[in-house]
Amino acid sequence: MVAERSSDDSPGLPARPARRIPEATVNRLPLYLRSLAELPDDTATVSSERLAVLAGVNAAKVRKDLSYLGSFGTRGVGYEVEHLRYQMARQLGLTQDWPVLIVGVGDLGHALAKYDGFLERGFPVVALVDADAGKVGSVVEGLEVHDVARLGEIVAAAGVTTGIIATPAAVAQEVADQLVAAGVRSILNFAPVVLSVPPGVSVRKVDLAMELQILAFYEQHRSAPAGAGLGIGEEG
Amino acid sequence: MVAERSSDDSPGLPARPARRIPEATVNRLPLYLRSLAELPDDTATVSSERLAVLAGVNAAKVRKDLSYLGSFGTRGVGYEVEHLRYQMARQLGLTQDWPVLIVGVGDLGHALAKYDGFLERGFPVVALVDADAGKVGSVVEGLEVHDVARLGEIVAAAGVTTGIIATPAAVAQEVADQLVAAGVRSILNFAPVVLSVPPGVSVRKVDLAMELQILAFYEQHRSAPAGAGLGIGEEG
DNA sequence: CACTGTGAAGAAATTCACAGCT
DNA sequence: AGCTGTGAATTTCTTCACAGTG
Repeated sequence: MVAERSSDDSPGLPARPARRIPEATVNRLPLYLRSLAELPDDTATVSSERLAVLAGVNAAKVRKDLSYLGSFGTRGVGYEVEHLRYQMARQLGLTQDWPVLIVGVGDLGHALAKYDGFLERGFPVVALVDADAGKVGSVVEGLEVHDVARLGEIVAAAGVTTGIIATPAAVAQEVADQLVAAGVRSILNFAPVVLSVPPGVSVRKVDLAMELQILAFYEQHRSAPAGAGLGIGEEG
Repeated sequence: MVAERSSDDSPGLPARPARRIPEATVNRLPLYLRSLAELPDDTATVSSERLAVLAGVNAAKVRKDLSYLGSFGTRGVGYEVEHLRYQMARQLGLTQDWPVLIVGVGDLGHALAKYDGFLERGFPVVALVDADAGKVGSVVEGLEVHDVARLGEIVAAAGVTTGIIATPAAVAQEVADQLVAAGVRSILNFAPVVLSVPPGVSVRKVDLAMELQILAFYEQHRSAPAGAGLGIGEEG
């Protein structure tokens, strides 16, 4: 993570013996992809140095990271932008859309439902559910809010692959259990609790207050600021 | 994960705070603090093992992390909850409030302004600014929305220490520059761009689509899930 | 006995530095 | 000459394992 350093665990099941991509690298791939989008439209090739500046990281790190995807740079020239974009999108599984379900249509859920960035980057929000009977039946961003009790059937019907939990902390684990039972294997959790899920299910968390607390630490310890010089890299 | 840091070694500060706390540890302190809050009210002491389960990490890591704060556990017993809470809050600078300014009152800014978790954890949102003349003057959550042009005076008047950027990506760097010029040293950035800031200013970022892309990677590579077994740790 | 605190081992991530290709 | 790709060195983080203590 942001910092949060991300996941742990999973020493087993290599299964892709070829080239396992280190977790730290995986966390940065979306950053590189985003950085490519900042290049002028007519840019044909990009050097590791230039990409590094855009991504706010070290050039050697860019080269090492990209080398895990295969060797497709040209020495003396750089990386062909289109090819690089394609390879990264392929690795990240972005050649297809991943339909998203948002659980909890409070203020945050609302904001997330409206966020264009999800669709733009391949994650269409296809369904909303909430436990509040007062919200069920209302329409948000063109989507009807369904009762969370119907979560299972909705996941199946809409082909949901990814669940976003934007509920109060108290019910987040319960919701996670329901998502897992419905077959969802990717969860983005905004509730400030640690979720427990079975092996094979991925969880990433975003805890807003936690981010501020980390900033407060550095604010207080004024001699060793995080991210000095450039924006931080937050582990990607 | 994580934040880059430039060399410090800044002399002049009285008494080196004993041990420098590693960045990975700093990133977990808020997690532990949150975990303590999940204990029953009458809990007097907690073991590293119990805290580890709550935080979703390894017990050795908990002990090592806490040891950087000083040695105040009791062998054979555990850590006194109140003391632990105090020490962590002290290290994180949470014995005081850190007034927050939100820049950009779109859907996300709105949701953030309403989020109770900030105030509860010591980060009162004291001001809102936006560049849209149509929004300036409106009242959100009891706070008037001011023109971003007045950012400097507002930061000074309200004692803002921390800025949250919830603007479109295109203006985020400009906003960051204004925040820095106004004296803000801690920035939480929701815009999907890498911010460049001078040394001494900390930036943390939250990129929602990026999180989904990371999940998509593991979804696609079904054999090496992130955070299998338990929720992932930030971290990062 | 139960649990902390920590050296030491191990693993992962980062960075260096340069050989090798275009 | 310019830039990639990568072994090797370095640093950081994690985990082990156990001595030490209430």
